[in-house]
Amino acid sequence: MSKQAKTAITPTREENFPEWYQQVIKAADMAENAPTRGCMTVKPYGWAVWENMVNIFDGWLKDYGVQNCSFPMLIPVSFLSKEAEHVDGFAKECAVVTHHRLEADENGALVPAPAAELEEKYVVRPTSETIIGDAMSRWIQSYRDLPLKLNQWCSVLRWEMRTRIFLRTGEFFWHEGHNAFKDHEEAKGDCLHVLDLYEKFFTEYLAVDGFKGVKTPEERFPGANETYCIETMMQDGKGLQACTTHDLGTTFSKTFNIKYQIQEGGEELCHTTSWAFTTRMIGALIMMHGDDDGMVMPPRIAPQQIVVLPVLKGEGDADILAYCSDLAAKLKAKGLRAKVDEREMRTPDKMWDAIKKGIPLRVEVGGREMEEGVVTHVRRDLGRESKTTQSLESFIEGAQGILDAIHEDMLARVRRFRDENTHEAASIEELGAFFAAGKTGFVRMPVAVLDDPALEAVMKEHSLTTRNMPFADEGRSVLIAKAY
RNA sequence: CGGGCUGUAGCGCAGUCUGGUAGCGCGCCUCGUUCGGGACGAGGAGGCCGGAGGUUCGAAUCCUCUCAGCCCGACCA
Repeated sequence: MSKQAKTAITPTREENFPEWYQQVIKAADMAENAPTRGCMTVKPYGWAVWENMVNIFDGWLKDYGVQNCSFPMLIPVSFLSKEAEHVDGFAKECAVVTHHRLEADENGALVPAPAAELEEKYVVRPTSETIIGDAMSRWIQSYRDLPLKLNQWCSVLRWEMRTRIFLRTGEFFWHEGHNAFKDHEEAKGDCLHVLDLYEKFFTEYLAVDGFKGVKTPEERFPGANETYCIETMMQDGKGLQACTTHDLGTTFSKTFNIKYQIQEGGEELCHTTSWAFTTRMIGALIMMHGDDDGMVMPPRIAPQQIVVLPVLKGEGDADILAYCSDLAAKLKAKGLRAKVDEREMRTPDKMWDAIKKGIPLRVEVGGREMEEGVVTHVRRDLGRESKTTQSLESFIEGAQGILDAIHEDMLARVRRFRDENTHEAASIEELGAFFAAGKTGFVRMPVAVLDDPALEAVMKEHSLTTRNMPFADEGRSVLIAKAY
């Protein structure tokens, strides 16, 4: 018997969900806390997940006519201060660049040189509506310049009080799209279209689904007329906003003078939008798919989809390794991300490594398989119960199908969990009673509850927030939950 | 930014109350036996105890000041 715990991760999700989350990240070697306050270092395995997300979604944006570009990381403070509502939202979490030179003080410590203080201070971008709005005002002259669709992949900085790797860090990575249109109808259409792209991306690549809907006025992005989002549910029942699109109306057009000439000769304000998803999505993947043995990667964005594990005994190892390499090469030829684990480690340790990293499909090849021309494989999402032996040829033909099946099952599991943990409440009393009883999940209520002055106290008591008003309910209901 | 807690080896901790120059587990390195859901034995490397002052013959330990992190709130993708 093993001295090891029954699960690869301690504590388990049930024992301590936040600690389990941290341990999964460590066990999968995805990221760690950086020496810089509140910031994370994303390690190769974690970054590979992000890269896959970027590569897929970037292509979709280009298909939609979005052009990539790059705006400065430093934004003049004066830009930020132009839009009052926007300032209210971000000013309190901005890092400010005030000097352009360091020098040694009397103790030899490097300090900002007093003589090098900047006349114009800069904030490290918390988001780029202002500096892009400024550019748009110069780039857009006529209706012929519209729509203008811009995007940048970059990182932003928000000085958060409490940080957690991937979920909330000082610096995080995202893409931010900023589009300009001639009227509100087009702008709203843009918001809804991009939201559909996000939904497609989530369901088809991340095996994630949630509630598509619109934010309540209190939860809107600072400066937006309307904020749309997809709210997802973590395994502890808490909500997580997975992406957003903002209908900014003419807020930033007015502030930054983004106007175009119409055919008839007059001038009109542009209607702008902005939208994003972030590295937070990796945290969502962990909390939606992970289990007590660690990460479970959705196959279509998994950095490695298949690990080929040679079971070596000393004799005939070279033949087994050759057999494995041949298998991996054939899988790669099929477009699959497969790799032989040739590291000098004990086989069981390699297995647990693959399990903790969440590699979707593990293939074991030993002397038995080689002699019989077969392979043995195990699905990460189902565990050893799914262990199957089949001929080499049929496996190579069917591998893509197995990965697709894993994806579909993971998505179905996520949807079932979401549905089973979404409850109805008709009154504020019911809402309070639900959370007072220690239950978890989302609570769906009639929207009229938002006008009830008694709601706030109950929400505060249980640390609840309104997540969104789901499109599926056509504005009749609002989802309330604890959230990340 | 309030309230609480913690900084000692890569990680997790003991030692601090009752000062005497640092220890345990895991991990890491070497050798052997092992290897299909976490092996075992024997050796070995690794720490100016968060930082700066102070008290003392002597400080991880006592005092002062700092810095950082964690948890609980308020704010947030």
